[in-house]
Amino acid sequence: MRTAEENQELANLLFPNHNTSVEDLFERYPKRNIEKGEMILRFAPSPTGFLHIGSVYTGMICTKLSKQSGGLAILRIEDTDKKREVEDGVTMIVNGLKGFGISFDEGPSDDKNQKGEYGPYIQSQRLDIYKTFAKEIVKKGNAYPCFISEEELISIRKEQKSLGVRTGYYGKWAKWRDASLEEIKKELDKGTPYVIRLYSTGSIDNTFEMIDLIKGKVTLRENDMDAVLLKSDGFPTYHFAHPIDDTLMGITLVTRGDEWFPSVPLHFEIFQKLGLEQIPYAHFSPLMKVDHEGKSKRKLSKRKDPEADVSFYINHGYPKEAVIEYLLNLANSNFSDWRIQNPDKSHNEFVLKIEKFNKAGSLFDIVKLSDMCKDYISTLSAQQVYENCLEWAKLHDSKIEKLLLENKEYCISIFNIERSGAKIRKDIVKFEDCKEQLALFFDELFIGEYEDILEMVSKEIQKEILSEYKKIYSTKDNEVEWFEKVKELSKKLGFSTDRKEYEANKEKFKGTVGDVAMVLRVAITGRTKSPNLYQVMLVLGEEKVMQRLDKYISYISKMV
RNA sequence: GCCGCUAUCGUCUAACGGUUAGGACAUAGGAUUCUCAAUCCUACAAUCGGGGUUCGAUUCCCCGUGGCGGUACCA
Repeated sequence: MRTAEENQELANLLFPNHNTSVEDLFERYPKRNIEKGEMILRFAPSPTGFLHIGSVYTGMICTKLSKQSGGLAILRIEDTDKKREVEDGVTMIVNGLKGFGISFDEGPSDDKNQKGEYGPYIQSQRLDIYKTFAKEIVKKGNAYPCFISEEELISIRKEQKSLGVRTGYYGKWAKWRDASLEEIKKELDKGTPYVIRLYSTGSIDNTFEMIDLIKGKVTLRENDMDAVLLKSDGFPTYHFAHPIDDTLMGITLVTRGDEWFPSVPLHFEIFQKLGLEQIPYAHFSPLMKVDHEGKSKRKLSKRKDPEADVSFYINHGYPKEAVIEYLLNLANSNFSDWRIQNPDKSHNEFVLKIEKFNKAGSLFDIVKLSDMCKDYISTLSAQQVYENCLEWAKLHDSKIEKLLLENKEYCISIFNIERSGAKIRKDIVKFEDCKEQLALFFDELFIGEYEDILEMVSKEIQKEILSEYKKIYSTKDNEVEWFEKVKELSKKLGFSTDRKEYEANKEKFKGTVGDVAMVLRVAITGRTKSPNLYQVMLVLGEEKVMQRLDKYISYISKMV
């Protein structure tokens, strides 16, 4: 056991020439002036060069919750693991989130710039702050240097396993816990690398209660692990940085993933040993997905699932509002009811309730997301579809971009097909899909291959239909008039215009008016599936329609 | 292994201790004066198992089981 004086000496030995005090820090980062109910929340990702959809989820929750309370959202970068560091990681996070409309009041705006009075907001730039607290905690005898090697740690773990006791560095296994000042000095002189560990005084036989805003009241065992606070490179571990940063930044509620929940007892002890006031917690469950191989639930993984990476959504042009709405629905399932009741409001008006979060992990369902995307895009005007599509094409398809820019009005009229009136088309999930639609209308994208319908209508009859149709085709017809003409033509050529009549006497007819329309459709669009044919022709214009009819007639004539 | 959290249709979920356990997505069928999409209708489909407490349990308690997480000088 070291005396108070020895600990004082130890602190000076470990952190010589470090004179900033904890009081200095509190002066530099004064308590924020906030109204009751205002939440100061923080989102704290690591710059791994990969933005997980789960990060968008947590980031969205953090910013939304704080904004609706009138508080602030802070972005903090947790880059204390040098092994995982990636260049431009910060810019990537900021831009990725911005792509979904998520922005912060304080924090880095890219790798170089930051805003806010409580910074720096990048942990690797806060080393001095951690050092101040480390010196203080050593001085108080609540932490100590530990010189144990990796090999020793491994052999301790082995022994613990063979004995059937808990693994870890705690109690009597913590060999440097009560080392004398002399022993410590000896290692220091040798230059042995060391870490600073918590001097835990908890016992797993004792329990305490805490209220998690999502999980409710929970009873936990005290921590008794002498966890690493400062690594041998001087960087803090998450466990040490979290109480310090969140306190100094004036965070009112720590929102974080479920994976941190088992560390709560440790964090409680660190808060206490640091003399800091405990900040409340809200742990929410992670996004999961069904494993393809097994039937088990598992965390959405960045290696196996392309949809885990936000660039998946960006590359395919998923509408960001719909992705946010889907995530919102995962967080608070009453969102969909709200959406039905408030079809015209922005999702920003929806109030997220922390007590409505689900306790268990939910599966990420891309099918449901797609459905929400379709619904969302169906509410946009043709002009808006055009703009979104252009935004997507600018980054991902220069050919389409050029087309859109050079034929703006034409493209808008294409997107306007079946976009008004009672029957609104819902077939676009993501802006990438617009490419498909445009393909029908530009000869340079037109595949020039026709889907085969010979089984439906023979070659000769097709030719007859088309040549007769060319005689009656007029751009002056409205939709009803046009269809009347198609029906007349059908009757004339021996097709039925009444489905029931046809079903009853199939042998009396060559087919139905639907078959006739199908011939026209294939001739004009090349496909058996298309949007409303009348509107397609209207957009295409007389010249192109005639051209395509002729082209198909000659194509089918050449067929053997 | 140990520790913790968790459990309602395939999925996301709703249900003051009293409901024919509701909705949405998906799936299947049907309707719809051109296909596809949409829309409408219908169908299919769930309280993990076992004990308690209670007049009554999806709901509260215990045990088991499954899932998830933690067990790092990663976050």
